[in-house]
Amino acid sequence: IPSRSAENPREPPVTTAPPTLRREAMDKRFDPASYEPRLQRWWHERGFFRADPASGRPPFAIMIPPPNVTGKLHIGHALQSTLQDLLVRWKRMCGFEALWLPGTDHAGIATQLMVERELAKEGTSRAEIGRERFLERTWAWKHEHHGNIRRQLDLLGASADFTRERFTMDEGLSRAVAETFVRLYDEGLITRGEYMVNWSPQLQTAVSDLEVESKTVHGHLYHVAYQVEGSDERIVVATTRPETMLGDTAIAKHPDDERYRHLGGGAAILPLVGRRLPFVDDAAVDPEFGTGLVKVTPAHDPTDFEIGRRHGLPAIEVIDRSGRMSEAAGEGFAGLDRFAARRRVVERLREEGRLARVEDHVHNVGHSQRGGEPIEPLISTQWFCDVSAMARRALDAVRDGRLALVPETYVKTWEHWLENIKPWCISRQLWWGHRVPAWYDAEGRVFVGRDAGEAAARGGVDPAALTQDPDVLDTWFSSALWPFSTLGWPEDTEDLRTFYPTDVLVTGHDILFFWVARMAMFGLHLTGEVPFRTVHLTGLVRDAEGKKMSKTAGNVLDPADLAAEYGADALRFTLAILDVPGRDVPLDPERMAGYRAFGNKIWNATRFALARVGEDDRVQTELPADGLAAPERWILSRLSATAGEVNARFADFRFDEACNRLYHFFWGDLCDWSIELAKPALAGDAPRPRVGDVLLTVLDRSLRLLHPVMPFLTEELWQRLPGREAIHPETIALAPYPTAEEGWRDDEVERRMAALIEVVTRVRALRAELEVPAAERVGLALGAGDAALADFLAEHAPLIADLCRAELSPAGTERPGAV
RNA sequence: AGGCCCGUAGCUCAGUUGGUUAGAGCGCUACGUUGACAUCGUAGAGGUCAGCGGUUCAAGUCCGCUCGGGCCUACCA
Repeated sequence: IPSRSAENPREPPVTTAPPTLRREAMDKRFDPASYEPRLQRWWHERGFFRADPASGRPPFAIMIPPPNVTGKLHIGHALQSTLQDLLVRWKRMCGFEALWLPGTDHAGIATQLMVERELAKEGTSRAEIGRERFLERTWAWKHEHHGNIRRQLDLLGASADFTRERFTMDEGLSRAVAETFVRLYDEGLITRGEYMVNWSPQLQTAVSDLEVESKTVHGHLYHVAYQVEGSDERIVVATTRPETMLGDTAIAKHPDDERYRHLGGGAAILPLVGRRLPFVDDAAVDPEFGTGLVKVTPAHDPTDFEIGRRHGLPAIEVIDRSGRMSEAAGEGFAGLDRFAARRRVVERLREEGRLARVEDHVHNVGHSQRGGEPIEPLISTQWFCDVSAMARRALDAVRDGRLALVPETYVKTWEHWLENIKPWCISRQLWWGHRVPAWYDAEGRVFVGRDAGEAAARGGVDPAALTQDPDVLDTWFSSALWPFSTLGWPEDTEDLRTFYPTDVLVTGHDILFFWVARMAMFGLHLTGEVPFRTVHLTGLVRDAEGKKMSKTAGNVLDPADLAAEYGADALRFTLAILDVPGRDVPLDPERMAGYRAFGNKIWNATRFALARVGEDDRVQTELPADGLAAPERWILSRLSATAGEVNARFADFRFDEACNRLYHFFWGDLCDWSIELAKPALAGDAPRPRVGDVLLTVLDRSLRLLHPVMPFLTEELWQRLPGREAIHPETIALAPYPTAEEGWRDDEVERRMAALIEVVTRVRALRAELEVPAAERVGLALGAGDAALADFLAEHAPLIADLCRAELSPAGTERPGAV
């Protein structure tokens, strides 16, 4: 290394030995892109994140909420992945055998729609190419996109065990699905039956209640006059869906409604059709609404379906699976779209003088979450899962504390939903997914089994004579098994024994019912244990103004772009510090720029330390505070307190508070004060014992404390610390996580140093107030009412003077209590 | 209709069991290139804690009501 003075004679001569080449090699520029990909590759090549069930260390497991295999990670995934990785890295450093299991979901409807869109571009369709070729196309699509999720997790620095990566439709998980279906069928919890379901005419499939979104619609309330049979009396019935009247089979009233008591036993005549509609009494009718009389369409309304069942009414299907009027709707209506039919019916009613009046009416209408169109309630034969008993177990698990929801405000929501749960429609008229493991013979008899052979054997029939159910299972059916199917269930594997039940689930509150509740129910039922002990529910990531991100609003932030611009660590830090329980996350790139600056600060502080510490200074595994000067004892005390606080906050899932604490410790305590206080000592102007060792030791522990949040930067810097091999020979990722050190805690030093800091701050404020030029040295006399404190300040007077650009007044001029 | 959450500095938000002078980041103002960092440093301005009432020695914090905003659940035709 050429000496600076030789190169440039005007530079002051180098007085200390030159730093090692490794220290000198540190680039002045802080550039995350220069090391992030290299470290991620190295970590995984070295297998640091491969979990070993035989290690003997206590296990800690997190299962990733599997993203859509053909999708890409959005900012919400980045938030959840950051928190999961943070927890897993923290626990790993705390000595746990930490497993973060990654994987992807086949996402039935979503993926099928994507492939159908592709086909449409090519001018063909699912129906045209047939089931077999369609599935080939979808698998090809899956393989094409399969690496995307892994690549994006890599960008974030995910310390997931990719040797255990799973896919919901891979062989093992598919076996788990069949196993579950057969078990629940044998227990009578899965049944096939004809019920009213939510039908999506656009997707041509049944969907579950959760896949129906209720939207406010400005519609009309049509009042239709009916003729009472054998009388001159006209009664008026109100409806929002006049087209369904073509399938009416009764008129219902409340049993106690005195106004209509005389109608009991009689009937009305259905306009346009002429059908005889008996009057029925049913408590489901609200006498207060409309006229207190309800037209009953058992085939196209859930309430009417129930009324129909109670009174043995026929169900006439007037709307078909594509949302058009069927033959049963009659001449002039058959073949019309359901909304066109509505207009036609209203027209005809008006012509016939049957339309008493029309009011504007605002009401909620169920829409298909995926298709977007209004749901058509239809009677259909589907597979249902009775989850009522499982729901009670899931309720108990939360009530008795085996399963904790964080934040706990979700407990009420959880209870409300589970207490009112209804059978889950699990079959879907789709092709992409786990095919229902049920087979039928020529007579339509059902045989259920793990495969065709077993189904046939169980029924004692010839497998060749059986046809498999064409439907697939709801995507969430396989997702519900995720925490244990990924570990090998139903096999009794070492992974399952070691890592199940898992510890934490981190996911968005939007899939509390879709996924979390179902995992809890299936997990408890099938394994007898909660699938995870704690659920940390995150909010929705919004833009800087708190608005929802959407493609149409153009405010979508892509985590890959953000990682490229600010570095993955800054992205992670921002997401973690903004994760306040129970609140949405307003993500402001300006703020991320601030945390990139924090990375820069850490980079430069380390660069400074490496350049200034003595050649023999080293990171210490143990460093007794005895014999150290106050500034050194102070920073060690602050470090110890920070370590204690950060561990406690991580344990409480208060990532925001932990990050805040780390930020202020590093920037405030360490950089603004400790390093500034160390400068004269490091320069040799006023030597203090072990200043370099302390600085390196504090940096080591600070980097370790920060590692779960900022893994890349901390690894890159930690590798350069002299003596860090004593902490861990290879990587900071496996180095122990620092905890509070009782021996470093020193309240007295903290109190005195707080006074010293206040003195400096006040002098600086005074200078600013009196507009003393920055370069001008002011006179300073120090003193304090407290004799011990006065001694302390006197002892550190040169340091204080240095920090306020002051010159000490001649000795003997101090006045107690004055500065 | 029921449930949940929110309303604190210009903006986005912290504020644990009620307890000195209510904090952070960004933004703003003034000064500054002092031996790592201008992705920086020093100092500073800025708040009737939505409103009203109550409990208390003490309320941003607990209770009630009002206003405003958001979310979830729900078969009112």
